[in-house]
Amino acid sequence: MGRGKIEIKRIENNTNRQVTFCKRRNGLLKKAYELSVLCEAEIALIVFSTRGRVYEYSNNNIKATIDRYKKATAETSNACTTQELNAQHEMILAETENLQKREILLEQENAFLRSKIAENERLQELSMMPAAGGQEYSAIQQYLARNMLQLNMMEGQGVSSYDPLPPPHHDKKSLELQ
Amino acid sequence: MGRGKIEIKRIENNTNRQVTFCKRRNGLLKKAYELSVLCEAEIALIVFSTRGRVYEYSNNNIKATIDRYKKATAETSNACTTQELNAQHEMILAETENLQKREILLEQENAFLRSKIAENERLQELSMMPAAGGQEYSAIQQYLARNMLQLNMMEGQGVSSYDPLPPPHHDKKSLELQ
DNA sequence: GAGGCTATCTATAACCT
DNA sequence: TAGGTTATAGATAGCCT
Repeated sequence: MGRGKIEIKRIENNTNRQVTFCKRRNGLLKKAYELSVLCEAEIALIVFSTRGRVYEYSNNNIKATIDRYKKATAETSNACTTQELNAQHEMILAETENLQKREILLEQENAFLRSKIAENERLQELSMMPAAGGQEYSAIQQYLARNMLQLNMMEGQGVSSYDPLPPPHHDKKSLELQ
Repeated sequence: MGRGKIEIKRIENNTNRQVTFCKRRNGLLKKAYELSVLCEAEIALIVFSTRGRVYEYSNNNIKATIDRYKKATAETSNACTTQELNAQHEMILAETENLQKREILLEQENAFLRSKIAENERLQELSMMPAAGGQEYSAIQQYLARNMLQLNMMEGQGVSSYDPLPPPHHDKKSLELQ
């Protein structure tokens, strides 16, 4: 609607873009007004220019309309809203998953260590038995040797080393929203 | 812009109003889209019909745009935005802290278990020494006895039991936002 | 840059199916 | 009631000041 048809894509010429923004913004606000009057619609329209100036239209209290909108969308299942907030929430969920995985690994490691200790305790009891000696004692040594071997194998798999997991992202800043 | 000029005032005829609402609403959304593309403007447009249905347009995240608007108008730093999202985000932060605490406890427990095992390994080496016997052997038994005592004490403090920590809230649902 | 002009393009009111 | 058509009102691109 003008002297020539234009493609709907960013206007590269700075001045033209500025002028068109001014004209079309006014047109949009007018249309919003007309719709609200003709059809008794409740409208909230917010426009930011590239330079960050705000323009708005509302036939009602704009914040009240925004609140009404939030209520209305909150009702329609929360999957949608989750999507809208995704960037930050993806990060949080990733962080949480990271922590959860780490917890599971630690627990596994823990359980393994505990089983080692339990086994050792049994050996200790055996070794403290007065009867321990001769063939019995050699059986204990076999047990202990196997014990150590298993432990070393586990360490080789990185389950029981002193730095078994990648460092978690505990950086609180990474969890600050917006 | 039609077969006749119309006055901008509520359309009384119900059907006409409905039809005009549908047409003009689409027109408005299109104009909003075009403005956002042509001029790189950030736009949030919310329209409620008389019957309460919501229509919206945003070239960006609409809630982010609303938040930006609120910041721009209220100028009340970001405490405001955080407040708005608080209930859920508090929960997430609490969950994260919970996981982090749990992780630290698990790591502590782990370190303790590892020290136990290291000590046991030392004992095993001692016990496998051919010289082991007589007074030497009794020293090992003392070591082992002390070992078990310490372990039992730790267990008494709940650090080394088989359920040392409260169950974490792994429920994914509890992390869904809004 | 802001405002005005006008040829031209778009949106849409009234009508039709 | 929804969707398509068309004459016409309205919006605006390119210019000019």
